[in-house]
Amino acid sequence: MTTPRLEERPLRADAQRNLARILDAAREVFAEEGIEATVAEVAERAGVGTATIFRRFPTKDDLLAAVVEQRLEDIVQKGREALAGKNAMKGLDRLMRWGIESYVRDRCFCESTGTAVFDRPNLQELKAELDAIIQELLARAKKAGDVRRDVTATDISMLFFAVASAALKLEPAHRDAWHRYLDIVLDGLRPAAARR
Amino acid sequence: MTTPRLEERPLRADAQRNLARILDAAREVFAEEGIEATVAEVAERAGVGTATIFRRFPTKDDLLAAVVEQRLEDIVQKGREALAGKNAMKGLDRLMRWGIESYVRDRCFCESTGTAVFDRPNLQELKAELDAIIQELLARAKKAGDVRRDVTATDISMLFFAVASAALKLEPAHRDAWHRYLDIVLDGLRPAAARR
Amino acid sequence: MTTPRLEERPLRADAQRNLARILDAAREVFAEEGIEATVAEVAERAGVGTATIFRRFPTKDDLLAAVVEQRLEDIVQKGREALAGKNAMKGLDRLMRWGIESYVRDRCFCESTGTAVFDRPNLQELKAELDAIIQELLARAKKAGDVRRDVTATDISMLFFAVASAALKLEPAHRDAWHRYLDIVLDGLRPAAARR
Amino acid sequence: MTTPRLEERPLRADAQRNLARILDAAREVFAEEGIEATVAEVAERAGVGTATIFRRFPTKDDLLAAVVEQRLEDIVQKGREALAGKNAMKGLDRLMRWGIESYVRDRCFCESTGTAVFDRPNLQELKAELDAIIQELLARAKKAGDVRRDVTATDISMLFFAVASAALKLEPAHRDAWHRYLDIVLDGLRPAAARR
DNA sequence: GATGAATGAGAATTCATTCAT
DNA sequence: GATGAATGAATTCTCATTCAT
Repeated sequence: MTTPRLEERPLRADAQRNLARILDAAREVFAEEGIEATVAEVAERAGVGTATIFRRFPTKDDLLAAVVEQRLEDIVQKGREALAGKNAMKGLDRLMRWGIESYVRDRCFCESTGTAVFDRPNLQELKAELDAIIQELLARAKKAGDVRRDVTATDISMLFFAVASAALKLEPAHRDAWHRYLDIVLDGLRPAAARR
Repeated sequence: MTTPRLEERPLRADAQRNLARILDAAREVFAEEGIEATVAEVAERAGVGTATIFRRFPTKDDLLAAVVEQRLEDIVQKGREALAGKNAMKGLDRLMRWGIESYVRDRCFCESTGTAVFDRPNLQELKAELDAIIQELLARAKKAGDVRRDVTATDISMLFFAVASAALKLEPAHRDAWHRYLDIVLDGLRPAAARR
Repeated sequence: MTTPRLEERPLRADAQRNLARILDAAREVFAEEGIEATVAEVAERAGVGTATIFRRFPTKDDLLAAVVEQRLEDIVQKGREALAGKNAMKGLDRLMRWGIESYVRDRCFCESTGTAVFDRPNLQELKAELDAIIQELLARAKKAGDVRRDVTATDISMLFFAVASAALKLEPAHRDAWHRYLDIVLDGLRPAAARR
Repeated sequence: MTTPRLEERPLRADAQRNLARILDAAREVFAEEGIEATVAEVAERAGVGTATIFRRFPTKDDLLAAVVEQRLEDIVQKGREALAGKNAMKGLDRLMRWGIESYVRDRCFCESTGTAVFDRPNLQELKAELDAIIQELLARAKKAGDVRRDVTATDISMLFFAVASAALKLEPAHRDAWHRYLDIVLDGLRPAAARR
């Protein structure tokens, strides 16, 4: 006897496929054009009518939120993996790099920060979990003497955001130059004694 | 009957005044509402008709470009002043702080980066001049031993942009927290020997 | 192989049950929300898919007509009962009050009057039967000296409609004030000699 | 030195003409099709683009309100004239007939009652003035012994609405039959002694 | 020259109805 | 037979830009 995993009955196979196509298309379109992209563009890329999208996502913001949520979930997942590792500083480093990477590949992720979309409970929850993860990593890194005592989790978020924003502006030709900037920033967080 | 050189014919006094009012209004409106602000809003604040704006600025982007250009000019001007000073590192520091300040106070300045507006020759020229100024300041700072040898002018621009972006997200609760981030970044640019 | 007469083939038991549930749901939903209610709402309340509704009722108007028809049938039934009574005037009185009551409780009944829905043969037939009943009651009431000679069945319908419309506006603060208005109207139909 | 009559400067001649055309078209279209009529229909009838309508009337409801307001103003005007006359009962009679007349000619007037449109201050004010007028006429009519003491202004409104609604349903062929119904109703309001 | 009126080209969203499973 | 997914055709509203005065 198998119990279905979802509260609601699973979607029909074709609907499931369409939903996936819509989400894929949305991810691509929003990534490329930012949150100003139209639902019609997403629909065209997905090969469905706009009404089909509105059936699953009552408003454009709902669609956008779904895309952003997935991005955030991915990062949180990476965060959990970082927590499982031994070296907190290394974990923080990797988490930030991975996050910036996905930030750079997705315009809407950046543009949606600070909009109403981000106020949704789902996203706030994920954000809270990510904050908690950073807090924990930071505490461990401090204990290991890898990070200055006065650095806060908010600082990390902000510096993450800072480097990510700069990375976004870099010409595609120099897309990876941001690693050096993150180096500088992370280096600046170490206790003076631990500077390389 | 000779055709006057259109570009250079001096504007009538009232037209001159209108142009100034339009630019002032545009600066304010775009600063407050970002590039999504409508031309009608600008016209209302300027106390002129929309058509008057379109007479001077054939498209909305032209108007936006004029505003951004002025912001950039201000920064370039600050850069020239920095060049005139003795301490290059100090000049660089001030220039960046001043720039971030104006960035934070003007939504459209940030939002227009990376859009077609920024590709205009005028802006590219100013950008080039700013780059040259930074280059020079950087060279002097290196000579003075205040900056690592491997730091480039692009690095400065990017780090400027990085901290500015973060600063934008901080508003308005922790207005000035970005100064700490810039401290970290600038500190990271010093040669190891010169670290505080 | 003979083709069964489509109209009369008895429905399968489950189909029969579904049909009843659809009609019940439609009655409730249209009563509460008026003719603007969506088919999807009816489907949800009935616990069936929208396609199931469209199988039985090719268009939304068909569904609406079925609901209105039933309301009208109920009134006609009341009319038949009135015919069976001895006092025609009293029967007319009761019939009108009963009709207004159901009018007030069902937004769609009112809203559909005067639309294409009401032109359907089924409804026209019922309307004709109701007219005939009123005609008969009226004739008897006149004979009994309870109604003026010049009053027509159409007058009754119209006055019914008049009071019902006003009653609809009264809701819900002064629910039952319409009884007074009907009193006035009915009193106005009596011969001068018979006035209270 | 002439003072302009309006707060805002008067519209340009062509705009004035267009505004009039829009209002005329709206009056016609809403009268014929009710409040469900689309702005596009009004625009087409007026010979302008829909955007032109939305420039003057930010929402469809604003347009509708303008139409209804004018209808109501006309009635209030008639009410003022009735107040100026000597015979209050006659004035009330005329006012009601005149109101029903315009009601019958305009579907939207009826349909908008009880919607959000009617909650607008402008309309509420007019409604209040009309109520006051009716109150005054009623008081005078009572004093003259033409109306029963227990009749209220609300009763008048409701009975007005009742007959008007019925009138609306009458076939165009019998469009004037409602006068008889109003006769019945008004007769019902007289003291028994004064019945004709 | 200046003005504000007019508009075409969208944008999000809705819903009766058809179709694939 | 039943279902819910898909959609085309509307509908309200917006805004940069052009035009008549």
